[in-house]
Amino acid sequence: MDETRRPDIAGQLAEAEARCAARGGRLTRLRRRVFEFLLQCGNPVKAYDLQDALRIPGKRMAPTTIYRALDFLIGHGLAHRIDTLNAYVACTDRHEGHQPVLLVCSLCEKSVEIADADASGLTDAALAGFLARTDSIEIKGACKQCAANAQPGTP
Amino acid sequence: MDETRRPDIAGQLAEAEARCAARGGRLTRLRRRVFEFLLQCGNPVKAYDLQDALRIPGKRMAPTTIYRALDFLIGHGLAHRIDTLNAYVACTDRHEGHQPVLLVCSLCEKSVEIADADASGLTDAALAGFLARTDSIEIKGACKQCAANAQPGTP
DNA sequence: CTTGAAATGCAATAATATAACATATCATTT
DNA sequence: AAATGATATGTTATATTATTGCATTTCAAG
Repeated sequence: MDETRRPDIAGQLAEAEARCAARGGRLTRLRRRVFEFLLQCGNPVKAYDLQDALRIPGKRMAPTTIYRALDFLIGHGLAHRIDTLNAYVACTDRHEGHQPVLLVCSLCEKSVEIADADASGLTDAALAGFLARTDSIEIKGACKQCAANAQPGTP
Repeated sequence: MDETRRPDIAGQLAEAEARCAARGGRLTRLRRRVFEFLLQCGNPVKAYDLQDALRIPGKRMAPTTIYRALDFLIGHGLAHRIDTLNAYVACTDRHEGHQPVLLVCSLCEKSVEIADADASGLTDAALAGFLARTDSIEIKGACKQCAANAQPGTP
């Protein structure tokens, strides 16, 4: 897989910090930990997996806690909820004025975010009167690898 | 709202019957009742609402029953699952070779299916190597009415 | 009419998410 | 530094959505 992508977690964190400050939001310790985990993971993560991962070993952590942190991150454009997977992923783009588009592989349950430039045309045509603005568009399918693996003759 | 659309439930049922027969599937009484309800309703319906609606008053009906019927309908191209809403809707198109596209209003929780012609271009660009084939694409947003109602000056 | 496959009934439970209320944290003003 | 008020978090309970496993029924084919 592609560890070459997402090279700069520290940078992303700093940018997030700045972004929150600018918008009057507080990137608290918990929220920061959730965001950092999503960044490190790179792939969509389930809420209850986040809970397991971030809980201090002995203590319990209520689902609410995680969901609230996720709501904050999503609200500030730092993460997406992927309805197709009931999962959450760090946002890798600042979608200035465009609706985010996610390619979601139903086989390996990974996702890729399309850059704005590539997605133009997607939100324009066919939408007559429908205001596609908030949230993301999810395109379900099979990613390159999974499509290849599923093919009869391709290793 | 638009009662003018979806005029021919009997016709759709007959077509579904034929379609299932041709594919070696059995459109049983239960499945037919579920499909018919989805058709009559026209809008996305929750699984547990289907359960309530289709249950014989005194008796109980297990969720499994509904989910299995829905799986069948989806498998035979007669319905879609809308991940955004955790809901199910009758399919109004026969997507010959194209991936269905649904506009989902997050405000009123209704959906509209885009005809294939209108959706072309949607699945082509930007997908390099990603095989968008099964399932539907969901574009979340606000429908005309809701967008208008949300606007300050528009009644 | 038997038989085997498919469908349904039924009970339990898993996975995902929210509500309501108490407590803690933190920036700001005194 | 203490008081205050807003924001965030903890805690408990519960709602919503979905699946699993096994028993029974239905139904078309032989």
